[in-house]
Amino acid sequence: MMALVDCNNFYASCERVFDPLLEGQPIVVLSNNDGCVIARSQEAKDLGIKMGTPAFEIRELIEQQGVQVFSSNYTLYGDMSARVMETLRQFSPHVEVYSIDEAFLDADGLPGGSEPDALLRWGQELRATVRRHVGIPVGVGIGPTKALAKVANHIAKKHPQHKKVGVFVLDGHKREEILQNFPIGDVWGIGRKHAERLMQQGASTALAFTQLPESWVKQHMSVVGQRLQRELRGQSCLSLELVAQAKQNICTSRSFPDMLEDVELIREAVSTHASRCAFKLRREGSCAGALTVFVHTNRFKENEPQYANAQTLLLPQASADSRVLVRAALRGLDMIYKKGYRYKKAGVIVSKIVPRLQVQQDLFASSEENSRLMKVMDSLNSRYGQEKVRVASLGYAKDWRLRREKLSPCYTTSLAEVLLVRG
DNA sequence: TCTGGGGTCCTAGGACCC
DNA sequence: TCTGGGGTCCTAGGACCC
Repeated sequence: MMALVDCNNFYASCERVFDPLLEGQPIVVLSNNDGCVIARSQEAKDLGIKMGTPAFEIRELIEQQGVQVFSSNYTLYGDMSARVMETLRQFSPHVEVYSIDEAFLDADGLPGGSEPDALLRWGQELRATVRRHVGIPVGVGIGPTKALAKVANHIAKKHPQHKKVGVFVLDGHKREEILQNFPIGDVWGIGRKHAERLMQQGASTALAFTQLPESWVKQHMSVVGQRLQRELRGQSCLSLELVAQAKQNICTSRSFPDMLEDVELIREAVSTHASRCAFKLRREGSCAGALTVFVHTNRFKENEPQYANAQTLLLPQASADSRVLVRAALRGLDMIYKKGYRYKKAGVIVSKIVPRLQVQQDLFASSEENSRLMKVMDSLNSRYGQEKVRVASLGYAKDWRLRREKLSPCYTTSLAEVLLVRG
């Protein structure tokens, strides 16, 4: 058996942990530059606020209903996530961190046994402990496969009868009955396109999907659909991934709060994105063999001239050195930047990623690599703050940096911002 | 006025090899 | 008119996830 633990309304719940007055209030958390709604408390969902809605479209509703608004604070959410995951490790020796707010746990061989009742108690204990230790409410779904654990989790969070308990165990006997009432569009791995297609085929429930001929599923949904079909039938095809794999691509990109024409500012932004990609590579112990830089104008401004382009450069030798990647990114930018457009977004993607210790040396390249310098830089920055020591071209201009007007403090990661309790 | 930022996997088809 | 058989590698594009 496998358990899926999923934090409820994670970002909104993180904000709530540090301000009890927010209990019972509608909360939304906005994307970078305070653009779109990316998280909502239950109360905000009940007001009909949809995921991805631009903030300006619901300005009135926010005022009328007293919705509490936050800029996203990934430093806070990342740290809270780590605390949740740490707590989960007390409940199972095998934990796969699936996303910032979700984890799969091996629920076999638990001390209490694998009977449905025992699993239910285990789930409740887990849920209460996370709540007590970290302050975050979670839902727990338990089933024979990952896909069925996802179904169970959905029921634990949405079903009126099970919501209060917050834990649902989907054991073999109940499988068909539950899948019969489970809409196909809510199934993990079925997106909008496949949901439409399946409805046309008459498969509007998860159960009906499991009953379609495998050949049809293979033809229209590839082996991915086939695996999902088997998972829902109770045959495990997706195992726990206990060790996070090194990434194959790493991307750092941002929209600008306002549109930008000045190439110097865009160069600062691109330098910063490249340098952050380099940092992410070093943190993983990887190097990148190629780098792509891209820019585009604002696609929502239909009456303005539009331009989008990207340039990929192969590096002579795979690298995670900020200076090397920044230089490559600026060279790429020079190749695609066109004067006269107002740019909205720029980004850098690194690819052809290899482990640091497997980098193919270049016989003819003069090695500019100096990993010791990068190590010193990283340790200084971890002590004194992000980018205190940096490549000069990252600059200091404020114009292109994020707009975050409703940012909460970094309660758990910055001594200066620790919550003050008055006696 | 204002519209996010990351990722993965799979397949088909082209270019190439012997 | 007829035109082999077996591979690999790479990329773009689609679909999905959080």
